Amino acid sequence: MPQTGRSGCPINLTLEQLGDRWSLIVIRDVMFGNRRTYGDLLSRSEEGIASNILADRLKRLTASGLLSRRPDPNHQQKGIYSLTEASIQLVPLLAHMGAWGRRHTQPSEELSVRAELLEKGGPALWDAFMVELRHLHLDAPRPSRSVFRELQAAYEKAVARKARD
Amino acid sequence: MPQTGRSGCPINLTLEQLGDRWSLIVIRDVMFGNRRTYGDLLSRSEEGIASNILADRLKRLTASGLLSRRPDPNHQQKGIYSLTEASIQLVPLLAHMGAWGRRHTQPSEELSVRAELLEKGGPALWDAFMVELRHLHLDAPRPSRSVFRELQAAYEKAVARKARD
DNA sequence: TCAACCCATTGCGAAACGCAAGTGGTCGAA
DNA sequence: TTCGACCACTTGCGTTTCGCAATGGGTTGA
Repeated sequence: MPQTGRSGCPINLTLEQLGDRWSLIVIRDVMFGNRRTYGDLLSRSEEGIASNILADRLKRLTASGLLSRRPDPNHQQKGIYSLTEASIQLVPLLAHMGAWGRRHTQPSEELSVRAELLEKGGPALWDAFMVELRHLHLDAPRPSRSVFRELQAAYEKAVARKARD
Repeated sequence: MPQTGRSGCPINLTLEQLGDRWSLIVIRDVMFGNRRTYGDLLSRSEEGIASNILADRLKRLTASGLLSRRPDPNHQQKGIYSLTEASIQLVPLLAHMGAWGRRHTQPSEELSVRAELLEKGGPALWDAFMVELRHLHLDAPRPSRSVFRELQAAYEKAVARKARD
């Protein structure tokens, strides 16, 4: 993430922005978990991100245009983080990462459900999700279909199924 | 890349394997540049990878099943690295990374040509490329179409065009 | 035999990571 | 208005990773 300027290869440049162990985790949580504040991202982090790392990533991601920050009208101190068009366009990338991880690592069942749905839905579902994210983060009109709710429902169902056993 | 074991989320697990600034660069060079030996990867590295980092990544990637190594019959010391089915299945991911980088960073023109072709070709082209990679790396039969050659030709044409100006 | 080649390894300084504690401001109820 | 709880970070410090340059030691081919 430091501007190392190694080469002009687009894959390399993408890695220079996102090639670390936390940036995409933060974006994932904002995107799929709708965590919009520092405290929310910190306390509900599945992976237990450290507070200084989170602060640093929010700063960097905001500086590089992958997140935007506006003040919370109800709380002078809080900031509300939103995805930008650039980070919304990471949806296919994250979907592929989920699909690859599902196939080539040993993920837990509940946390795989979303990835599975995204994989099965393919580009059509990704597009629908991106339209919805533009509503949630960029003031675009609300679409009729809520992919977000579908993903969430599937996840919660999987959690309930697990708890039952 | 250390086995941190943070969570069972497939996106997180993928990041734990590939979430650093060099692993995917190495895989990219083996995949698109057909660099198959340590020396080849080191001396022709666009980004100038350091020898110790390269040695470390080759070791890790081999250990985690993303590369395989067999001895060079013509040289006792050399190893020839090949992609595995797991890393061949990273083609769509790398294609998306290239596409995203092309849109949201400032890549150099010559190095963008391959990414552009991959983006325009879409999943059909990716599949054809993966079939070819299975031939080059996994002893599968040679397909009639060579996506690799198409990409290479487009790149060289772009380099020539740049040199002419 | 010997120089050139090749795959690493080592040493060392710099940067990133990760934990735990602390800071200074804000909020809400008494 | 006061006070405790809360909140968004920051700081300090030890560990790990990164990155460069130099070196080691086996292999090859003339």
